[in-house]
Amino acid sequence: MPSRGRYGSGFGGPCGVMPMSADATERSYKKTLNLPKTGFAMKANLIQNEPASLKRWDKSASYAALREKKAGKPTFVFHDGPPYANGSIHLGHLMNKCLKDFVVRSKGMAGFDVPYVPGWDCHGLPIEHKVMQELVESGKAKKLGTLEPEKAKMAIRRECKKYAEKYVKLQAGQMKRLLTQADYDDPYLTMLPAYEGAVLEVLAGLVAKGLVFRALKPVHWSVANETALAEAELEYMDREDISVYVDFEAADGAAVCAAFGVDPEVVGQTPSFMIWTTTPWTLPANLAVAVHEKFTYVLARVDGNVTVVVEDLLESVTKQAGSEDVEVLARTTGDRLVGLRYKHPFVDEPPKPHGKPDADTSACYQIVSADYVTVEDGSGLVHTAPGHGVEDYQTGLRVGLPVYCPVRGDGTYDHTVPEWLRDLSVWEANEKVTEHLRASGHLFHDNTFMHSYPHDWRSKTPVIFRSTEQWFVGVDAEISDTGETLRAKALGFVRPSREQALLLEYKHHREKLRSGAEIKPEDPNFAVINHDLTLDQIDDKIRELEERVRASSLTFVPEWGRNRMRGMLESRPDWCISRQRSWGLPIPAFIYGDGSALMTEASVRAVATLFREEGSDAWFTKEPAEILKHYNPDDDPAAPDGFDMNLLKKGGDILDVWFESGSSWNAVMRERLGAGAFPVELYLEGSDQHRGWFQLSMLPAIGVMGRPPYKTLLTHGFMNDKDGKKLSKSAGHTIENMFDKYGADVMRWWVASLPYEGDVKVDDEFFVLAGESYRKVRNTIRFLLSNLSDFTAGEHCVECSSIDPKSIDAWVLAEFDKLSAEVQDAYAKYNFRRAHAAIYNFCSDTMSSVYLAATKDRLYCDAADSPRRRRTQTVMWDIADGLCRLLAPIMCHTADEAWRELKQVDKNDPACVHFEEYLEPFGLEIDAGWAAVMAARDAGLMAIEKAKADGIDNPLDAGLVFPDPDGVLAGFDAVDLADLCGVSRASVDARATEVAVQDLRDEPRCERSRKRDGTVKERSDGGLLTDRDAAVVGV
RNA sequence: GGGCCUAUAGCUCAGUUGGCUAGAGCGCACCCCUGAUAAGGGUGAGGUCACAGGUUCGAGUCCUGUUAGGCCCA
Repeated sequence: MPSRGRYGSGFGGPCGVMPMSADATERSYKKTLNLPKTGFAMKANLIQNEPASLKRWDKSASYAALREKKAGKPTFVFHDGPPYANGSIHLGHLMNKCLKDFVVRSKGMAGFDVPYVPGWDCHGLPIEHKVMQELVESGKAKKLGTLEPEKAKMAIRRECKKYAEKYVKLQAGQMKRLLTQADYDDPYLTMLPAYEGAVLEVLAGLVAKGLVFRALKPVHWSVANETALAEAELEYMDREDISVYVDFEAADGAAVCAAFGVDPEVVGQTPSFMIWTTTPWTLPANLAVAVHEKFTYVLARVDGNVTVVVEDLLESVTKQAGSEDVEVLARTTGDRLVGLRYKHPFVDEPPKPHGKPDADTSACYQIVSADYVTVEDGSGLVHTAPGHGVEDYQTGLRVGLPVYCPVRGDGTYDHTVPEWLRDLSVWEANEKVTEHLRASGHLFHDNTFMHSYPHDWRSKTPVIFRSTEQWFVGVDAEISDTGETLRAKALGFVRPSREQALLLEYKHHREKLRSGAEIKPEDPNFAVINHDLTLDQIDDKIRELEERVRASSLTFVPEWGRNRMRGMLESRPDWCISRQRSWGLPIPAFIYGDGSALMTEASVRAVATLFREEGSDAWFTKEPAEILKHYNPDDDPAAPDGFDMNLLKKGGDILDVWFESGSSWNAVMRERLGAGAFPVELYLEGSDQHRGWFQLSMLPAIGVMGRPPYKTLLTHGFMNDKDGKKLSKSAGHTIENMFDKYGADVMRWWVASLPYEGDVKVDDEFFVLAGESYRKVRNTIRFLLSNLSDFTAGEHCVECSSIDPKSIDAWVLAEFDKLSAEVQDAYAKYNFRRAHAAIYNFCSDTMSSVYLAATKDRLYCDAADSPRRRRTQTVMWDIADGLCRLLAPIMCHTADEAWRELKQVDKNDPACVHFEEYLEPFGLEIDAGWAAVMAARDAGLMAIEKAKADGIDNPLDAGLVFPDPDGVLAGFDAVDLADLCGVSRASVDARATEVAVQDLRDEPRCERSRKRDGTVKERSDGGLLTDRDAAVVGV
């Protein structure tokens, strides 16, 4: 009778002491096993190995090589939005670039040729500002000040170009290190000559459609240098100014009393509106007074004068002025005041802006509402001069005021002002206006005070707000050849189409039909859908509708992007495309002596041609006649009569950088890939781009081409910290730090797991977790590879069709087919999270805990060449192959590393998983009983767990008897059933109702396979072995 | 202040025109294995679905409001 010591479960001895003999015996059989072996390391070592992959790809699987390999496949055109060439890439770029790469690579795997050109936004203020700072710090700025303006501009531009180039290089390196696939050898840069030319061609197209015009807008203006300044060129310094409180007499005193609900008799005089300003010189240009609709205003008698002030400031105002007698007569809210009229204290008639004798001035001199009115200081009634303030200007646009700016470039008044101010400088005017108001009795109070005021950084002189001519793209202007406006057309593409609604109905209907649910007449879809249609007909209908939806409307991922875009399009003002800067693409406008401008389609195209040849620097280094060398006014029907090249002066504005990036569909996609690349399939950017690149690409494209440049817009959210709060820039999440810690595949794996359609939380810890789940996937693949070390695909493969539909191998192939379909579908819908989860669960569940656990015994213990083992190896080989391909878009390094290991690719062989495509489905019909088998497995595992209470700790000490009333399980291999539960044997019992656990602890255990399968007995070598193991060992 | 969005287990997330006892992974606890070993397997505990109302036979899901957070504007 064998003792428990020899036959018991491994560690049966007291205090875990193991009989040495047993250990030695087992070790002797170990050599006869087919144990796993692989060169695919458990430790990924991504920090070292990813750069090696990059190097190899650069050599043999470069962007160019990929294009060659994919030549002839259908193309999927996806267009990169240009990040700004400034600083290192950060977490936002990380997500954006990874998502884009998932698209590029998954479409490649799906059999598309995916040309993908990365780009950078190179012009613009942030770079110019940074460069200016550096110039100031290095002392070079002073020297610049002594140069002619155009020479100084060129010097600045040269520095800016160097700066942009530096950061393009830096960022490109970081993006490559993220293992993203793109044409990094030939990216698009908005500062390259060909790009600049192509942008101007878009501008020419808009000019041709009558969408570009000039209009007035207030900007910071340096009187000393007679130039517009940008924020970055301002220096704030203390300055003493006059602050005045002025009473504007109401035009209709009775109306004011009515608004306050008081009897005019009680008031006894015409009330005034008290405004406050620190720039009395802008008072000649006053056209309105703004109040806040929600604030409470009082009608007060102050030392005998009746005036209107916001309630919260009455005390401070009267205290400042030293008023002795203050009496509140009535209160009302701001909205009641809106529309009341007043008399300008020293201008009789609303003035007409310079050169606009027909301007509509009917809205002038009344109370308007504005949100920016505060009770911080002043009187709660804001003096509004649309020609001298941005907010005033916007209010003016809203309520229909003209943009009146009576100040000339040299800071003196023109002749539209009252005679006593004409030709006076605005600085002198401050005092003059104050004295005039004092004399006329309109001045309630004045005092001088110090405040921080913007100065021209170069001349150190105070700047003023002055409206100047700016260039606009008219959103509400009619497109000349269709008569529609840009806004209307854009909205047409954004609004959901009727087909879209119908499509949804059909899809729901199809689901109902498929699920066999009853369709009731009260169902909202009942009325819409023809119920005689078969499923096939409905599929056809859905395909047809999808086609129509795609043609008529944009696709938004996620769908809420549509609303967001619509809201922004509905509310956006005309697009001001001019900037008064150096670092950018000049607006190719020429100004005549009378202030009018030349910018026709032909003249713009001519400059575009020149820029293509020489770059936009030519604008600053050449004379107008040279710049227009490709222009022939005789061929230009839009050229003005009596055109004379010699009268032209170059305009000084550059284009808004958004116009440049917004023209990339022309400058990159059409330019490089031809007409077929318009519109492209997809733009993919952060949600801030609904107002930015998405919209500002759409408007020019609609203007020129009649439709948006993309078919689908994919939006992702922003990165927040782990509490959902905005990431602070100082948090140190630089990409460099992260590359030292995690490796790109781990970061990519993490990005793939994100619900990117909303904002995303990020924390160091999440990358650690992603690393752990990465390892799970890696180890699963490693286990597959390690059991294939003695398997040569061509030699040992088993025919797929020979696999028994009841075998566990058939089951797992079918599971893989399901996974593959799921992952491909998820990729196609840009749902990378679903792909991620499906792959992970397949590795962890289907593979690791079910299939691999179950097949371990046959892999290790069967004869190396046994059909059963070779069959399992065949399946494992195929799954490893397929899994690498599914994983390749996300873990592009690891997938390639594993795939090359699987194929035993030579070091110098260019073979690369990224050249490949997804596997075709295996298409095995598996037995319908598998559902019952897996249910039995669950029940079996549960039963084993319960049996632990009886001391059966090791499942191999147990056998299982499954109830099988329908005889379903009986047809399956009992060894498969046992292995699926990790027990020594399994059987079925048609009469049983629940799983029974057999205690096998008293039966002998195989010293080789550790099973107690009932065939174990002492063999010729003295070892206890099962029949199978004895045969393999040959005893 | 306006537009759009988000809120489900300790953590990260699923939850499909409203319908079984709200699911998964990680983590945690207990156990097995020691022939995937800086691995592998089993079982289990964990939720007032942000809050307050409403519609409905029925709400995580639809409506209104509140709170907290994000993006874009003002």
